Parts: sequence; structure tokens; C-alpha cells
Amino acid sequence: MTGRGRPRKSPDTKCAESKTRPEEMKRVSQPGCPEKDFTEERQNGTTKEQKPKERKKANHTEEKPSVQSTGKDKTTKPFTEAPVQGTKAKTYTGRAKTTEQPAEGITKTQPAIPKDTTKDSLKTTKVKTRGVKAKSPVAEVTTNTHPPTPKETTKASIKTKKAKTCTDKANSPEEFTEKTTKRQPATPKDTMKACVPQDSCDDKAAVDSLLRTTLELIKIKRNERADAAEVVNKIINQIIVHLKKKTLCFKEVEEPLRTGSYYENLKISNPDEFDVMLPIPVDRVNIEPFGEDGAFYSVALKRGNSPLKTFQETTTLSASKMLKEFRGEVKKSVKEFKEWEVIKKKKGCPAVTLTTTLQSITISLDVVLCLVVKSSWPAFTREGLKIEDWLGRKVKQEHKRKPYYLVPKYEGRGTVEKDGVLAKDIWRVSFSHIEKAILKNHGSQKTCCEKGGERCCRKECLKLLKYLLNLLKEEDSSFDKFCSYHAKTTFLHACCTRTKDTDWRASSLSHCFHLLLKDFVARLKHGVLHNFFIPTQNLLSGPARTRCNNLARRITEEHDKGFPIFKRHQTKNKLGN
DNA sequence: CATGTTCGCGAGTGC
DNA sequence: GCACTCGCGAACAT
Repeated sequence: MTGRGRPRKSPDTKCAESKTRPEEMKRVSQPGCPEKDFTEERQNGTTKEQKPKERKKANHTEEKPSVQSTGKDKTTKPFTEAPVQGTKAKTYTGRAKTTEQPAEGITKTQPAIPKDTTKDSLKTTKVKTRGVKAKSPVAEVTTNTHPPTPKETTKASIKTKKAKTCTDKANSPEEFTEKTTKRQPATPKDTMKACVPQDSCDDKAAVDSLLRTTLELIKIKRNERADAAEVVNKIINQIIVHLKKKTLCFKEVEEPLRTGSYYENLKISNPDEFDVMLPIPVDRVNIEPFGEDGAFYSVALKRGNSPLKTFQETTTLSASKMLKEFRGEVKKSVKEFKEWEVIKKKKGCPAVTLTTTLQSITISLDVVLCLVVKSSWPAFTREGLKIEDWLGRKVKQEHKRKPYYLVPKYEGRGTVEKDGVLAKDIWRVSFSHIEKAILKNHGSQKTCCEKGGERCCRKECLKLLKYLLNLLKEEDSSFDKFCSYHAKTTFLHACCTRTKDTDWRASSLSHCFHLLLKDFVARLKHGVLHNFFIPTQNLLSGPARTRCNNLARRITEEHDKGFPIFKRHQTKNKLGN
């Protein structure tokens, strides 16, 4: 049977992924920090298509046949059903979604946000019957709103509900929650100052309540998830079928690795970002570090006749050429799917981003070309992934036996040359599959969060941190260099510091979140956040120190005042829709 | 808090 | 080697 459980069993081979990482991470090194690491892995999905089962719609749902006219601004392409992918494509009888969806205002804009999750599976669509969605129109209206993304500046105005901001936090001794201060060895030392909301005794309860209602707010709605998964899986399937049947260079593509927050169950607010890595196997490669942080490499194919030889220039495999060809094939494969638009290429970005609009929400799908390397990880990873104390030595070994991935990504100007190699032709290592595996199996005890085990609040803490970061980014564009990968990396290090499941009791949410924020703030103040897998790479070498300090200050402020930003957005959400 | 749904995903099976 | 089915867990929903 499936064993879900202890996964810690065999390594899976698939996996690969490439998500985009933080935007630019630069290098710096300082191995000093204590960090922990974790890895994740992803697996591939099977492609299968499902047959149309019909999704029934619930009560009155009217079906709308394919078209959804709701177009929204963005791409408006109606979703006509495009031809399904060849084979089995299911025909998918229409899913009638409930149409309505007023446009609610918020279309999520999320320009700068780094992507995170997004992945989807290609299975094709089974038609899902998502009966649910149809709920009564009325209800729908309200529910649909996508709350979360607040776009605008929220700043002030909003009526905060009673906000009890205690202004004087004055005395809060250290953290309120202090009780358990767990050990945090390596943790950065600086802490937020007063930690925690202040004083009033009830504050703690109030904060706890606020955090929980916030979590409710940012959770992905089941029907939205179903709708998004359906369109995303369909297009991914289409792309893979095309690559396998119509191309030479990419026909060996393996199962897609669905990575990123959506597939890690960490996506917040809307199911609008999917990351899928398409792994191309390479037999043997020689990799040479490009730069000093150990994250980027030039890649050379060894003997053999791989179809990828076409992209090999003198001695190295040209990432830019290969990506260009890949992009062209992706474009061809989605040509018939008028509802999807291929976004213009962004410099140094390894993804071909496709977007579509579903019920006024823009869904973006990052399709990332990657090479799967089934040999030992680069030497720069030696000091990384320090999960022994958290997940165990054995788990670590299993992860390190899995392949690693290389994605066509560079930083800065593509024309910079080092040792005869242009920056645009280098590759960055990716361990998204390990990140995913770790997040899915994040307990020190095998039973953490499982049926017989105790629930922890690790994921909740990370979701809150991501949400807080998103909100702060929305109100201050100078924070656009910070992304969810910074939050995730900080979280992984935190897990390696506070290793026990009892350090993350579900009932201690506010305290655990407090400690996580403290960690994040300390790293921002130091300007050092090591890549979890490659400690020599500093993910904060990009953003200027001032910005790091400003963000640290804003976070501390929110924390000390009891997260007024969360309150504002809750209120807004309530009225808004 | 228990029960029900659906997606994601691994594993098993048949061809 | 596939393509497909089956069953379970996570997370949402009632």
C-alpha cells in the first residue's frame, strides 16, 4: 500500500525541480551561522489522464461550458477548451463553474512577488466533480473573493477593528511567551526587542486569536484549488505531450516535478502560482563553479550522444541556447490554448511563465527547464542540509542519494564572462525536490501531524511569515527583493535549531511564530541568510543593507504592536467582499 | 470533533 | 516501459 507514512524510506528518484529561487541571491559566504537545512524533494506525477468523470456540479451550478467569459482583464482569453492534448485528453465535460465571481476587485496583482509554489500535476484532468463549488450563488459571491491579496497600500486608513494596539509595550519583558524559550543555539542573536505584543495579559490571547483567524483567511479554498488545478494540469499535460512527441531535444523529459508552495501545501491566499520543473536527464556531466558561492556552474556534457549536444558550444552546455529552444517549444505547445499567454522572458529567469485568468484571478504557471544529475551533489553542499538533529542522519543520507537539478539561471548581466564562459550560459543548482520532501515530512517524530501523532505548527508559522512578508512588500516597494524563499530558508534553519516536535506545539502558535520572526529579523539585521543547501551562498547579499534593516524594523514593529497589518487585512477582507 | 470531499502522489497491475 | 487504477494522506468543508 502506499505508505505514506514514513517516507523516509527510499529515495525517490524522481524529483527535480527548479523553482525559481529567490531572486537574486548573491554570494557571500560566511558559513558561520548556524543554520540548518532541509531539503525537499518532489516527485513527479504521473501523467495520466483521467477520464472524464464528470464533475457534477452541485446544485445549481450552471455549467458553463468551457468558456468562461469572465475574462478578466488580463488575458482574457476565454477558455475554450482547447484541444486537449492528444492522447487521452479527456474531454472534460465542462465544468461548470459557478460563474459568477464578480470581479471583485482584487485581482491579484502580484508583480513582484517571487514565485513560490506553483506546481501542478499533469495528470490530466480528471474531471473532477467538484460538486462543491456550486454553492449557492449568494454564497459564492462572498466566498470568492480572494481576500488576501490586498493590493494597495494598506497603510493606515483602514479601520482597524478594535485594535488593541497597546501602545506601550513597554514592559514586556522578553517575550511574552517566554515560557519556552527553546534553545536556539545558533540563532542569531539579535532579537527583536520587546518581543511580543505587549502587555496586557490578554494580548497574548488576542494575538493568538488574530493569527488563527489570519490563517483561516489565507487558506486556499477548495473549489478555487480544484478549478486552478484543473486548468493547470491540463496545460502541463499538453506541454509534456508536445515535448515528447514533437521535439528531439526534449523528448526525454521525465515526470514533471511539481515544486513550490502550492505543492508543498504552503500556498497562501490564492492558488495562483504553480511551479513545474521539467527534467531532462543527462548522463554524465562535468560541472565547474562559476563565481564563488557554489550556487552557479558551467556544465559540460561528457561523451555520448545526447540530443543536447546541439547546445554544447566548445566545452559547455549553453543554458541560454537551450532555454531559448525550450521556450519556443513551450510556446508551440500552448498555441492552441488561447486562454494561456506566454509572458515575456525575464532576464536570468529559468522559467517560461504562462498565465491565464480564472474567475478574475490570474494564475501563473512557471515551467522550468532543468537537467537532472544523478550523481553526487556538488562539494559546496557538503556543509549544508544540516538536518541530522531534526530529521535524522538517515533521512539526510536518503536525500543526498537523490539526484540534484540544474536550472538555466544566472544573476546580473548575461554578458559577464568568467573563464571563458558567459553568465547567461550558466546553471544554478536546485534542490526543490528535497525542500518539498522535507516540508511534507517535517517532524522529528515520524508521526508528527499524522493520524496517530501530534499536530505541530511549523507550516502555520511559515505561512504566517510568508503572508506578513507579502503584505509588507505590498505596502513598500523597496522590499521587492525579498521573497518567500527567504522566509522558507529562514524557516528551515529554524527547524534545525528548534528540532523537536514539542518545540512547535500547535497550541504554541504565537510563541513559535514569535521565535521565527525573531530569527528572521536577526538575519536581516546581519544581512546574512545562508542557502540551506549551499551555506556559502548568502541569500541576502542582494538587497542592500538598508533595506534589510528597514524590513527588520517593519517586522519588529508589526510584532510589537500586535500585527495591525493582519487586522487591517482582515477587516478589509470582510468589507471588501 | 467526526465525517465527507478532492487533489496529489506513490505503488501496483495489466498490457 | 508505458498507461491506468487504486488507495491513502493532507487540507478543506460540513
